[in-house]
Amino acid sequence: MRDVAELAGVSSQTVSRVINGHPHVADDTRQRVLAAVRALDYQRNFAARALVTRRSGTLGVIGYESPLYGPTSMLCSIEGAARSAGYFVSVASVRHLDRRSVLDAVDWLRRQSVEGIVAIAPKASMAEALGEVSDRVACVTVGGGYSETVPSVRIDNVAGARLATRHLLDLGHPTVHHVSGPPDWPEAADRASGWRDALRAAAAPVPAAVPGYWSARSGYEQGRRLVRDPSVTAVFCASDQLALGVLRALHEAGRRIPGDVSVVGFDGAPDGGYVLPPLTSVRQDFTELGRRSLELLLSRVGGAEGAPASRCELLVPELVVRQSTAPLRRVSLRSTR
Amino acid sequence: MRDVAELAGVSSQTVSRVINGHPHVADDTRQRVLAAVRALDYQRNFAARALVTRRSGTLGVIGYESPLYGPTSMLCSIEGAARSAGYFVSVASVRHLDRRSVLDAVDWLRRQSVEGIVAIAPKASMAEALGEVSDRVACVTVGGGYSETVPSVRIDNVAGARLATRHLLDLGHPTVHHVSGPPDWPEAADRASGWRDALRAAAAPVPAAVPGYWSARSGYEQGRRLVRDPSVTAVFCASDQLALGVLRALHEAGRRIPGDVSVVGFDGAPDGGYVLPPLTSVRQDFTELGRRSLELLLSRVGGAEGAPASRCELLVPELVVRQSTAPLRRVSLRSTR
DNA sequence: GGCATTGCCGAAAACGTTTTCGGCGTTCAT
DNA sequence: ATGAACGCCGAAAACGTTTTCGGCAATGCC
Repeated sequence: MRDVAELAGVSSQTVSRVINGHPHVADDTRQRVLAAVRALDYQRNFAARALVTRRSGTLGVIGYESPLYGPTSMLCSIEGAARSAGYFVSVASVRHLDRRSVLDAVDWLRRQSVEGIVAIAPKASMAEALGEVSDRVACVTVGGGYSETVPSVRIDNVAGARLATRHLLDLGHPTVHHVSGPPDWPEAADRASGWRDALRAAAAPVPAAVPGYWSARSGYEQGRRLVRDPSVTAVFCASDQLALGVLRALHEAGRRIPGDVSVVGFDGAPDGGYVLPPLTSVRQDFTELGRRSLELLLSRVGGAEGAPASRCELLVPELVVRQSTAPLRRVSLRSTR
Repeated sequence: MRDVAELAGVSSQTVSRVINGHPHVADDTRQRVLAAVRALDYQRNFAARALVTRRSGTLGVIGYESPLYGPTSMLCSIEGAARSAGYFVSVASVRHLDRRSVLDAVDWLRRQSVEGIVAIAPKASMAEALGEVSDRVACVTVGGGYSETVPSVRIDNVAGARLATRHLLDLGHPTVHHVSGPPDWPEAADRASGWRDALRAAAAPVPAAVPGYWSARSGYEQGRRLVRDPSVTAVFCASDQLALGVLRALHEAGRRIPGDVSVVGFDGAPDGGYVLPPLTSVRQDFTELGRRSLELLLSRVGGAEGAPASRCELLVPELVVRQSTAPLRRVSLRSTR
């Protein structure tokens, strides 16, 4: 900076002023400084600036090590939103989804003096861990676990599950089976309860939910249990991946989709449109989720202390109907086969 | 830090010494300092440290906005490796895959004074852009585009494509068709040339490659063109996604897989095992790629100036055979249907 | 017992910005 | 003509570390 000042024939504070766009600097000196900056390819020192302004201009994102569609999309949109707000983003991914890992990640990010953290933290225990440190650093969670103590933005999973279940009931299915996600994931629990709600509201029988993990493999395993019951004609899966596995199990058992049984997934990943058959699914707008979470975080870190202690945003998901669901074939037809 | 020093009854430089694990500090004073640190929840100031050491301890990674399996896995493993080497990682994702965007991202990261950059930069133009700035900041590219001027680590796409093609030829198929990726992606070009090589080596006819983009949608479109030709019995797709689309097109045209036509993909995403039918694919170890790229970057930023100006690591991919490929059915059999 | 060596620690000078303060000229109202 | 107000700019003090230097005791060696 001193070099720039020297070259432009001004003092270093004047350079600082033009860099930061302060007013009260004559136009020709500004031009001279700018020219010198370009000539020397000057970049202001990040550390020195952070030191004196006491702001790092950096936000942290906690993700987890699994190349899933949702988290990844959110990470990207968070980063995009952060950059256009002038913030850097630093990531810390956790390998295990537990309290300890979250605390470690928070600690790691704090060492870098991030000004706030958005956590893609799917399990309840993770959100709670975040609550423990939320007095030391601003946090929000996005698209997964949530707790009273930390603001979150996510989709309305209950509503989404209702949408899916209602869709199947409307197609004439007497009831809907559910391959759920792991129960300690709030998303999974909410989806299961939305499904249950919808069945009860329609006075349909409520079969036991088949507990799965999220993966296609697990869907396949649970699907093989489902096919033993010839009465199932409609299955709502807690994720697209699960649905993929279920689809395969059904197929191997000779069930036609959607002829014999209808399947709907959850997430609305774009590839869902190209599996066989294209999957009806509840789509969540991950990009919007990311954007919103960053907005929420900034509103808290922005110094607006008057902001409410804890806020929570719910986005409504949308059902995209594709070929994996169809009206129930009449029983008489099926038995003539 | 002064508070800690005061509480422990020592000077601040002694605190600095124990924090940084320097020798020559008495054991009981070390304990006192450590206790004080804990009592005050002291965290050393990142900016001040960076300022004086002239090292940010931060690495940048350039990714792109697409929730693909490969890039995401690499990002995770890069972060993990960086963290265990004591580096923070800051991300900048580019929306468009061109020179300009890369330069912008580099500039953005440089503003944060990253010590090095690993770029997940699939197109050739991006790698070249990186070459332009590689005198100002250490760069490596990983898993995609590459250029002479910047070190890279990637899999041997040519070998992978040969593997896939050979596999199909060995199954008795007279030739193998290819749905390629976009030609300005070096990965796609390499896979196409590996495929061509293998065909020539086997003296098999070389059909025209069908140019696609990477997506399932594009695979579907190209698949619909392929099905017009009844003579195709084996298709090598440049990605799993493409294969998904091709699978669907074949299925809709009434072709049985692998009975009538065998299909192999590229990438080896875990879900490939659960589509219908489970996809034979060339698997690349993205985790290893990420790890290696970070290692390479560190060897260059580590100050070992004696390191060669440009290095390039090639990992060998591996074929995982699943149910989407089978020996060619004899023509006589097929015509009796 | 003197002298060099070594272990432990504190004083002070960086590191490269931003910010506060004040000085100098010019303009404007009185 | 005079004082206030204002626009422009430089001097200097932070910001919180690390690092270099040096001081003081204790120890080892002759």
